[in-house]
Amino acid sequence: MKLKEFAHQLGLSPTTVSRALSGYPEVSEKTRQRVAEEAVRLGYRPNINAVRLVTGRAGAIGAVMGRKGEFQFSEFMIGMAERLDGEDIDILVSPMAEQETRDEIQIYSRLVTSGRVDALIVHSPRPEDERIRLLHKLGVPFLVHGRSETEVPHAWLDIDNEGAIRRATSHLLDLGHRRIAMINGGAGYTFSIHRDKGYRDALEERGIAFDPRLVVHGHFTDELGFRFARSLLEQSPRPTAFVAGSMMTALGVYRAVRSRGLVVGRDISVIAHDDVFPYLTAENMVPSLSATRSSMRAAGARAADLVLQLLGGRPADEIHELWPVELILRESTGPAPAEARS
Amino acid sequence: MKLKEFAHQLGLSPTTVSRALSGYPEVSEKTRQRVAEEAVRLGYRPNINAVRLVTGRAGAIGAVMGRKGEFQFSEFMIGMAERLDGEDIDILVSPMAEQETRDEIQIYSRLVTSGRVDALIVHSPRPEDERIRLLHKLGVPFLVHGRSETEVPHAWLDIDNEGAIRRATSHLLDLGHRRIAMINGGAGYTFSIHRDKGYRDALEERGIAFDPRLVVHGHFTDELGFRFARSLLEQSPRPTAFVAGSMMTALGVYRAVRSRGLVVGRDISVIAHDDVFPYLTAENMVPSLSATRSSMRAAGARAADLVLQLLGGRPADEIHELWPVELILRESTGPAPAEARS
DNA sequence: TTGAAAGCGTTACCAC
DNA sequence: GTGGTAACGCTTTCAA
Repeated sequence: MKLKEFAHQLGLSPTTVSRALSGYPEVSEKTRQRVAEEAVRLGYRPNINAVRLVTGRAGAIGAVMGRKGEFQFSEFMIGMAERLDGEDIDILVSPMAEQETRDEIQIYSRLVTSGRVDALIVHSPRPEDERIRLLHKLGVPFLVHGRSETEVPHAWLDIDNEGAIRRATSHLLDLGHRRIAMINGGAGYTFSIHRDKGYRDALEERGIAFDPRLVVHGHFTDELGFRFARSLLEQSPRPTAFVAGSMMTALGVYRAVRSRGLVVGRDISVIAHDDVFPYLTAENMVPSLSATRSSMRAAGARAADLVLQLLGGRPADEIHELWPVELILRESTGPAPAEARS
Repeated sequence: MKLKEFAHQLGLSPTTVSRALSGYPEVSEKTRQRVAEEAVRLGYRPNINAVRLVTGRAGAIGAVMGRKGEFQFSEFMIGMAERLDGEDIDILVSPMAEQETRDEIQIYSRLVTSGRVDALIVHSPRPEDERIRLLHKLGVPFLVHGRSETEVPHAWLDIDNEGAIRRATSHLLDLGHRRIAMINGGAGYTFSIHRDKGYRDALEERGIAFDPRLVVHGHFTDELGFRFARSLLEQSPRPTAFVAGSMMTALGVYRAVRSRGLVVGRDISVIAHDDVFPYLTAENMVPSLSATRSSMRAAGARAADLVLQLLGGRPADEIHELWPVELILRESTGPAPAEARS
């Protein structure tokens, strides 16, 4: 059913009906009421593409999913959905296929210049990020989830990775650990750099020398967690504690520790970063996992909220939000074994 | 840049440019060539919403994400993206927020009647599924990922859950296990029902009585895997083997087994269903996990392919695809302990 | 092979 | 408070 036909059935003009449905103030309350009821009864809904054409709005926020299919992504999206529910704004997901023909920049460029999205969310930025530069140039509103040093003004939302890892590392140092390994995220991402910094600063505060052999970078998978941890545990003297970049990494670390006949929480302490997943919880691991925690879902909800503000005209360089991260101590952390103390 | 302006710069009419870009046969090869080059050079891209309005196509496939944010969902989406890459079709994700105001049916209804999507994918169907009935009634193409007995004709793609679990259970029976517990998915979903059937059939083949206390249903989380397994292990005689519905469930089961001082693969055998995740692999678990395996990503790619066929006019009731499932034996399965054999 | 013009279904600007 | 009407940017007959 089209507007014209629907309006005709009501004995009103398309104009009035359109206004009634869009909640314009000038239409009388009784008319609005009637139009709303009849729309439901007759099943009329505006054609979204006509609306988009005439208003110039795409009615969608774009999110480009990483090539690796990060498991955090869906949590973030659910968060966005919670906030977007009832806003009549869709989430357009452009996952980059693993063997993509187009490169990342092209995907962003196409999304924007063809008018598919009103705004974009940029994940896992780097200090110098071409995507940010591009989106700024294109003049489309966007929010960076994470931080970047790219010189153009941009809105961002990030968690305090540096502070989180600093505290985690400090805590391990408090417990007497001196050789603390860190399995960080992929090299080059700002969040990895921040975590590296948090780690090094904690060491420095105690005057402990930084040993580059103790820090490794890679994707957040159980496989890498396992392999890195195995190999780190072969060092002599071996590390007595691990800082793991993700829950999946922690799973791998737990396995590696066990496979060496060691016990997590006694021989080896572990702290991981937990994005809070409904299907995998730090609390339930055995032993329960000490973690720096920040809800990815909450970040998604807030990100959607901030994008809405951006769309509402709030200046991008006014939106800079840094979230503190909780440190939750559980059973996986304990005093360093006496023989390892310095 | 708009078509009119772009065409003007080329000294051509909008008509010709449009045809050249859309690959119509009547335009001369040299003109097409030139238009294509200039489009890239000047950065012209058709406004997608105008195209959509005039063609009546939405240029998007909808996928409604489950309320729980299932971790399988992103893998499926990446698969879709792989197939859709270069097709100029977007994936529109409507995650249902946890405390949703609208119900599921309304989400589907809105997606379709407002013209946001050309086709939809329905996940986790039930034998009687109102969504399927609705989409059929609305006349929109859709593909069911999973199976349903809903009487309207519909395209579907599913894996052989029943056969997979039958084989898994049979294998455990071959190993001498007699008390085999199954931690299945949520009750009511067709895939859970099929898995239940595969399990019961395997028992029946050997003339072993079905004990309802050994089968439980719930979401695929490590927490439920752990809690169910803990509680099942308290039975006397206790089960000597587990069939776990997902990798996350298996993680919980492993923990529960260990927490009882038992050893997976020796005291307790475990087989899980593995959707193949890049970040969590059955092979790397300790002990490595025997699994029924089917790639969720491949399913997503094929699903996108089938939807494209649907959009191309292939009749829905011609599209019924049932995928076999591999059974991969690793270290988590072994002979039943002698004292437990009957 | 190319071009002019009529829509596609809505919103929003002006009148009334 | 309500109703005409001109866009929105493109595709697609119909003519040339």
